[in-house]
Amino acid sequence: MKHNFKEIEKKWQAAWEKDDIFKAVDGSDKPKFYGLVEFPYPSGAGMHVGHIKAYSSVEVISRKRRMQGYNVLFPIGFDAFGLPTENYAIKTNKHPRVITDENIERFTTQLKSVGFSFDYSRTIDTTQEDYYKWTQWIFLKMFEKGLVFRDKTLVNYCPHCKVVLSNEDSQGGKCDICHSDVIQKTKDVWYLRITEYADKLLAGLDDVEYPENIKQQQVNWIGKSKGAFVNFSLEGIEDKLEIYTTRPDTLHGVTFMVIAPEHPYLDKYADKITNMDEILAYRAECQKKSEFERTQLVSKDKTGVKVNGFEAINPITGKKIPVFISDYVMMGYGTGAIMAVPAHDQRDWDFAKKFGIDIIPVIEGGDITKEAYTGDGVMINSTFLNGFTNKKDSIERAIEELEKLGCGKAGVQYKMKDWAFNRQRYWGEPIPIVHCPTCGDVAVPFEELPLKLPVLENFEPGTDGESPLAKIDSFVNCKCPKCGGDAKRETDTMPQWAGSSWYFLRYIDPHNDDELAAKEKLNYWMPVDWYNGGMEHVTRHLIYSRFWHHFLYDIGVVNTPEPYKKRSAQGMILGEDGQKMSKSRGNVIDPLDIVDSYGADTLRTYVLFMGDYGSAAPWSDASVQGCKRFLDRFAGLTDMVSDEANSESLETSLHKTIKKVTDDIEAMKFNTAIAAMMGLLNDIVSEGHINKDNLIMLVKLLCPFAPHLAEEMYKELGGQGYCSLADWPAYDAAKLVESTIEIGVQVNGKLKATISIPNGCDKDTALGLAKENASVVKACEGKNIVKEIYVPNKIVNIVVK
RNA sequence: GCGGGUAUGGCGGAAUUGGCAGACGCGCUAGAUUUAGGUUCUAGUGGGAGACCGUGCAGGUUCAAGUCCUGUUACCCGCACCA
Repeated sequence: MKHNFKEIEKKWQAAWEKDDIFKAVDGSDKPKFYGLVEFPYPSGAGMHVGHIKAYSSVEVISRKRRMQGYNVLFPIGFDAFGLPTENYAIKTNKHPRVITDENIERFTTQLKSVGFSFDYSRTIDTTQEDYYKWTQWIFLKMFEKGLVFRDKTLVNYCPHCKVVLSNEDSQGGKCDICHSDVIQKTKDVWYLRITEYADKLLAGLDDVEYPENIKQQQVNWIGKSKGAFVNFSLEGIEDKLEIYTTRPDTLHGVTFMVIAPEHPYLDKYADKITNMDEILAYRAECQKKSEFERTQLVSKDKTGVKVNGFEAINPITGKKIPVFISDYVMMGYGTGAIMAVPAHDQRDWDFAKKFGIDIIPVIEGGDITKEAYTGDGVMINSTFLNGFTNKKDSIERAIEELEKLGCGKAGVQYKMKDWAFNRQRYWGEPIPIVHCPTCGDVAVPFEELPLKLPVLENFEPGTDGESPLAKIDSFVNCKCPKCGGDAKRETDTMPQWAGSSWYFLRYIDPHNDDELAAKEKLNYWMPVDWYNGGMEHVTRHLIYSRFWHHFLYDIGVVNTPEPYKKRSAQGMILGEDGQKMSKSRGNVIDPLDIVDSYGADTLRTYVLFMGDYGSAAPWSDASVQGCKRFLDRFAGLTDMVSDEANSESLETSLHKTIKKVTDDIEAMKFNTAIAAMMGLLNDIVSEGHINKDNLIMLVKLLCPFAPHLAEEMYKELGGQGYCSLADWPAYDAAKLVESTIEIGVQVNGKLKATISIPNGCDKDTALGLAKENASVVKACEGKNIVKEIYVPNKIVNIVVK
């Protein structure tokens, strides 16, 4: 029997909404569960099947938790500031506010048509004044605590979007939004000192349940390295040249120094340098190369220029060594200067070979005439370090010596950089800072928040990458909150990632005008119990939001340092051709088409059945039909209700399925949970009948996956209230095993037969039964039994010779 | 280069962690129903006539290996001249 999904899906969605059954209750006696999914960017394209898969996991878990008696918070909202909307506004000359509202409305309708059990009364939109007021508030709190600073720096700049990008947004030298080549540009940049939280972000990973690969990616991103800072004297110059190294124990092998082309000493001591023209020419050449070329074309072919005019002095050996500039040393990491040990670092080795510099080994091993030796070994040519074999010991000893000489100390470095936090764009949160000629950068007072985004006619960025807000005199000109004098407002806005760095806190108390959320509500709901999202956010949103939450913890706003107890990630849905879905490939599946032709229940079931949840899997229309067939057949079970007793094997199968579905949902093994229900359905159909109470249990099991059909069947079977709120079925452990079971019989490890044995029988009984089997007898014929193995309820193995 | 991962039928994928490989679904084959197509239902479906052979490849441990160990190949993801 087919079920009329079009009719029942609409009917139950309306009923759920009318009775508000998914509303979370602040502070109830029940245990709480906070399930979170990454809120969507409401693009004009509408929902993607990827959204459905991303939400379906926590949806199933949240629905199960409700049925298990939890007070569940499962909210949704919209991360609506951002460039796509702004670019679309420029193109169509429609205001981003209007576009955003339209898109949010469309998304909401779409979400509801899939039957997600969100608490829509808590829906938030990051572009609403009452929301971004608190985004600005957190920014000002950070400003107050010294975590915000401004600097003129070389930044990643996208000439197409006319906007400054963070390192995270310009990975691979390409703009994350439009994929143009990113160039380096000097800009005034607002930074958030995320590096201050690097250690806390690392340590916090020990207290959360994230998949190992996510943790590892964050660890790599933070990129903590331990080493030492060493000061090298420069001949004839008072300043020391400070370098960072992870191997201070190789100091005896230093034969030259390399500093970044942008190193400030080059300008500071230009008068001492005799080949300044050559140096400036090299620097100009480097700036022409994009970051992409500088890193991607990992040049085996090192370039550089020797600095004529000063030499460095090795603090340990007192030897004079030349200083070079080269673009393989970057200003952005460490001190922008290195000590080069060509014998034990491949980059230094390449450079030394090219420039004919000495290569002095200080660790025994390898063949340094062919390549650098980076392995371990006995220290040589190193005076007080000679004979050390352990890297850790020799490093420790070297640092001790440097400290004694007063020219070095232990230190750490991070790959992670501070977060470039301003964008020269309109559709973002205005940065609430006033530039006063006498007081400097002054915070907008908290009571004046929100600092509203003025309504503009024209959103085009300014010519020199200036924010569109800079053109609005009424916005720019203001009084200094401190001294009352004439001042100008900051006209840059916050990056896309600002609003999403704390949104999960606002769900807890979305309409609060006095606080970002009330303390007792935060204490009740936080932390998020289960957060699902994409792998692409591991080094951005996930790090940023952890950083903000740690900060809010430090200032006493929230009660835990880590926001998310558990994190999971869905695998991508590929097109039917196995390629990534894209408009240009023409392999995009619109989830609404699937809802329309197969129903929301089928779509929900399919995205979870298609394979391992965390792995990428190609879409298959034929398999969607398979899920539809399953639900149709399942619907037909109401015709098989009878008072006849279940057979023992069906009874076992039923209880095993309840256990499996219950356990598999927790382990995010949705595909096998669904497979188990399919298997049970097959068993029932073979049996030909099922009693009503058992069927009700099954309907409940199906409910998190296909809630509309479940509600319909539940009602038809006389269930009280909503199936979505009914008790989760319990299995009877005694019924999980049959009285007789089938096991395999092997002879010399090869399967010869399958026999039935009484459950839990002893070795003699099992072997006796095994030896009665004709195939087993034949396999053992004329041979001596050497050994007999019986693993209870698993296998018999007879070893013969 | 560094870090993480994957490899199982024609396809998507299972396998209680060392115990009957291929659950479940798709596809396919045959039959039934249908005026026909589709739907639906029933049976079959790793390879091989067979003894047997089969989890990327080569070894090893074990009564027993997809699972453990050693080596190796291919692909995917993330980072990358990070000192």
